[in-house]
Amino acid sequence: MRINFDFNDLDAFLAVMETNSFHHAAERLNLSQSAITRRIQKLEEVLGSTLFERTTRAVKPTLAAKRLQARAEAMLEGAQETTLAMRDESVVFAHQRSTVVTLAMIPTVVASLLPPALQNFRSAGFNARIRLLDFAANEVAEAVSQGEADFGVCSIESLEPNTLFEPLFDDQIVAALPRHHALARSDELSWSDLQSVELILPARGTGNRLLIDEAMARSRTTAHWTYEVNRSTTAMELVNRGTAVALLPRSAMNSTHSGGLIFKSFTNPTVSRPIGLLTRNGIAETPAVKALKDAVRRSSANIASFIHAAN
Amino acid sequence: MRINFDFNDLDAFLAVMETNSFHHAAERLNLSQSAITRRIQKLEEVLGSTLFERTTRAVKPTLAAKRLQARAEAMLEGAQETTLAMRDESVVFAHQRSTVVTLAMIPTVVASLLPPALQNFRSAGFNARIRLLDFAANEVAEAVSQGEADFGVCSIESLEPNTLFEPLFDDQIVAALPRHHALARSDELSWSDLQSVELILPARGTGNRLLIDEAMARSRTTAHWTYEVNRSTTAMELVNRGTAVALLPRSAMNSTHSGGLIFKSFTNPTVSRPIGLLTRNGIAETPAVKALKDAVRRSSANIASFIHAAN
DNA sequence: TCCAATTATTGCGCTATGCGCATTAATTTT
DNA sequence: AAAATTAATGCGCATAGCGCAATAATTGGA
Repeated sequence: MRINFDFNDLDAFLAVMETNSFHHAAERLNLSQSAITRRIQKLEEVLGSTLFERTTRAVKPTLAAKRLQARAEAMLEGAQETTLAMRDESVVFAHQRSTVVTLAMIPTVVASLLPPALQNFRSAGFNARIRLLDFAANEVAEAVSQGEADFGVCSIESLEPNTLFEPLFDDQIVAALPRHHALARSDELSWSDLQSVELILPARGTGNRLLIDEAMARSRTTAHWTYEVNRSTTAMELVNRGTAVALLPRSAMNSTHSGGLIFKSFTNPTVSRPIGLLTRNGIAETPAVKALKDAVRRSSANIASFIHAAN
Repeated sequence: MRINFDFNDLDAFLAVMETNSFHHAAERLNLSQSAITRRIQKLEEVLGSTLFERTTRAVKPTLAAKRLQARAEAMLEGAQETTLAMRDESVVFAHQRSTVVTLAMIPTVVASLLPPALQNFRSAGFNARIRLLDFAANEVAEAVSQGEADFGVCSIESLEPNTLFEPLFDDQIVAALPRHHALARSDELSWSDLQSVELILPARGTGNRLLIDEAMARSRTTAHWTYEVNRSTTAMELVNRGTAVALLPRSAMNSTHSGGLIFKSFTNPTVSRPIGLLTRNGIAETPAVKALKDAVRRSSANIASFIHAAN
């Protein structure tokens, strides 16, 4: 649907509303009166409602005008706020990074990767402060690509042309079950086991969701989700309270959030995604950044072996 | 403030966002490709941000573009809704949400609020599916304001003009300590106790961070943060591993994430923020939305009393 | 009742804006 | 290396929006 009025028209409308005069509105906006007339006429035509009952001597808003007023104000305010917000943010890209390392990381791997990596990092003598951008995978990729983060740990959501992905380990999609759930007794699950189960799925549009939808399509299972959530920690909270069964990456299992949950793998198909280091091409690394990266690599070797042992 | 872009420009922007191609956007809008280029150039100039990094072969949205997207969609939707509403006296913008309720909620209150609320909701006979937008507070506010969520549960990060906040309980900033931490033996903490402690703070720009910075300023304490994180669940993971002391809202205490942590209040000053229901003005509610809101209200009464008991 | 003052509307001509076409330049793909 | 694809730019044309001047309408005051 094409919008045939613009913000200037709304401006004129609100000026007339406030002054009850085309003449005074024109003064206010530094326009001629005839320009005001035309803008109002245009709006009236586009919106299909008379906005002002007017004589040469008096201007009265119609009911339609009164109903439009709040909307017009909201639209103009939205546009102004957008303009200001966009301008502010183009200013904000000045960083001071002398003693801070900014690491973007998907939250499911924080618990297992970060503390040991930090231990490594600190015992190597680095005192840098860590700004941790604990984001969803696509946000991690963005943060790295835009130079907001020094490096990232994530799955490949979208590989930006200026970034480099170094795989560290594979992260499998598993089912998180309440302890006493019927399926908790199975060794492994098939996707069709989920047919009659209340499900908690990752939000649409995420890589994990795509994987799950795909696996279900392949096994001719239809996902009957009852809850969609953005965060796997939220999913685990709901599972912990016995609410439903969640599908999420195994790396979530290493978190203290996962206490009390039972994790089960899937077969036919088993689906997983590589988790790795994401760095930006051509960026000189400070010694602290390099050291933290190395520490994450070493830490992830422990995860990888833990995951393989659990398989 | 004069708005120097119009709805056609936003239209073009969104078409490029969706197609990742000026060429395909042009096809979609029945314009020439050069008209698309010019509209995007105009927007970029007006907003002061590069919206697309582009070569002749590839178009990639910048972070700025991603931030603009929701706003652009909202502005266009607002204009379309206005046009339809003015033309159609029967007004109501038809939300077809009969079987899905979208709830935006800060994650710290998910564990305590949501499962009992869902129990209430289900036992009242509602079978609706729940799309849970477990976002940071400002994102919750945005989701509600933009109509993405039916309602929200959050602190007041920014009160949009079209939203209404109903306080449910106060959420106090507390210290989360590893079990064997020296400060774990104190009954209550003062802010100056943090002077020589490794700190995990919420990210800059969040309401919680502001509260903390303010409290420290008042008590003449300087925050020496070692880690900044976006999510309180991440903070608690780090605390659990003995990494440092985190400052976060008490509502995080009710989560299974908090197992093993010691929570301590602060005096002089005690700082807290109201958590409440956020709804959007003038939106007709489905019975399911209304029921879930009521269920959250009842659930929060339990939180509030639990919190007061813990004081 | 009539006249003067006020103000919305309309016609005209000018300027600004936005467009498509054709071309150029850049970037992939083959 | 050549071909294919696609964003950017120059040019000319059409349309939109404006102010000025004039017209028409409506009050208020005498």
